[in-house]
Amino acid sequence: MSVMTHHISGNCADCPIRHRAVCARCEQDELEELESIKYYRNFEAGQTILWSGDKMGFVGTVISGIASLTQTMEDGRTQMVGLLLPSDFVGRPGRDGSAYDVTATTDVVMCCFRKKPFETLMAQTPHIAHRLLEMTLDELDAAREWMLVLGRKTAREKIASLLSIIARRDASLSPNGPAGPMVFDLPLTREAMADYLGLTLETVSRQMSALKKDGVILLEGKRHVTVPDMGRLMEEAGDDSDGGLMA
Amino acid sequence: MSVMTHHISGNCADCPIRHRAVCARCEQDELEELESIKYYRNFEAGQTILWSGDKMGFVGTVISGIASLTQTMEDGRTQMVGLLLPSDFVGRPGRDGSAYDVTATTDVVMCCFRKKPFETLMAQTPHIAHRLLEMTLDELDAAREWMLVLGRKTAREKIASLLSIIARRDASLSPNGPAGPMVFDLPLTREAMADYLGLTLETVSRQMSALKKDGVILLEGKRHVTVPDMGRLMEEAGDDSDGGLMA
DNA sequence: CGAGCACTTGATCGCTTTCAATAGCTGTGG
DNA sequence: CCACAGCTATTGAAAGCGATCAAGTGCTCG
Repeated sequence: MSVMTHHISGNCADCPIRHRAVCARCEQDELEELESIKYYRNFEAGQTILWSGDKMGFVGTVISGIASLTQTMEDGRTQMVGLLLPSDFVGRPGRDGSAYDVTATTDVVMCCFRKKPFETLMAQTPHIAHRLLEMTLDELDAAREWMLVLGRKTAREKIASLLSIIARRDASLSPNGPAGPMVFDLPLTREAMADYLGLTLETVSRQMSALKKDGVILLEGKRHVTVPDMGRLMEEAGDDSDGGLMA
Repeated sequence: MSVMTHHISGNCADCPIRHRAVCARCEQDELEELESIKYYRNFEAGQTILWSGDKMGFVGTVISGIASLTQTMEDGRTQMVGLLLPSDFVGRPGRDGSAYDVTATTDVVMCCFRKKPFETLMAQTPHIAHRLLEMTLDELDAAREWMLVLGRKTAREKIASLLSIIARRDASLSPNGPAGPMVFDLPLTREAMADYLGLTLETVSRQMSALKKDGVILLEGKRHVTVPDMGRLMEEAGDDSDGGLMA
């Protein structure tokens, strides 16, 4: 039953997320340099990858699975501040410690580099530094979009926003058009959803039920979601898609 | 009454925020290159610097004053997603459009570069690219810290968090120790505070009054704030400072 | 003096939280 | 095979916090 090395070859050329990761822009020789210092690590669902405040010995890329960044207050309130999907980068070159807890939400495989050698390599390799800047800017955009969700949206809109983000991401992996119903499995528990959305798990559950009752989503079991009409979901999210058709 | 060029010389060597800006790491020759393509622009309080979705023709650094990044939903709800202070950078090299409205909260002076030449220069100048990555990582940290504020803090804690951020920033400019009472002027209206905190302006006003009544802050007029005990304010913010003394 | 603006304060409403009970599922052991 | 623990999720009822609606204050500027 143990999760083996997840049949990941050591070969960057075979890497399923190579073109989206921090190494996306690397030339063959740069890739070989990276390859020589990389190693894989597996984390089980629920396991902590990195504690807030710990000094990080490594940086790396999520190959498969989902990890989350969370902040916790002394009294136990927690807020998820990032969702790490395959190809996302973990760690901050130039920083000593992580500012957040990094936790494996599902089983996770990471492609790691010890921090020092990576930093050295990055200093010599503009392709890596440039790609990392690009990815960091994307993360910043995502964080700011999420600030709007947290600060101004209702519980129902928050749930719809989260579902639409997950749906869109799944769509970007399987190259179907956005047309037709979307189907996916929620990678998050109700509690994790609540931590992401700044809600309680009860409110999440209630709003999921409400969206189901109103036909915005179909639920099979607790986790399997079908979205019959993506436009409708985006309306519910307050994003007012619109992006496509004009009367 | 018109705001003149704000007696800013064209000389980078005299620039008050040079060591914190995107050009902080530049050598003399790099600085001269930058100097040859830069120009200053003034914006009046309330003026829009950049509209969301517009293609940006320039990037730049805030020299003086305060600008804000805001997102707006179709029904008018708005959320401030960033506060730009002197030395902060505006614009995303490699991106065509701004994702947010950028507005001058006070009168603002910016040091601008046309986007294309700046991108070219950046590609040749690792010092700039590296510093920009560093600054972007800082912004990402700030955005994520703000997600905790927006998602999990009470109205009172939100106000205290904002005040403590502004107070800390002012402290970092004037090189006093953190000891003793802090005094500063709020650069934001109650409405802007509300937009930042995901509250209504009435709630902001009420909580300001409450903090005043409880002696956490002193108010002189609407904007002039004295914090007699910074530790107390941080407790109110839920940050539980602590960072310094151990029993 | 009155208009306009930023802010304050009061009263009420409603959404989300809180507290609590229940349901469904999975794995374990008698 | 059933009982039960442990976990996730759902649902209900009540409470609380911030939003909304509505005056009213104080200040600046014409």
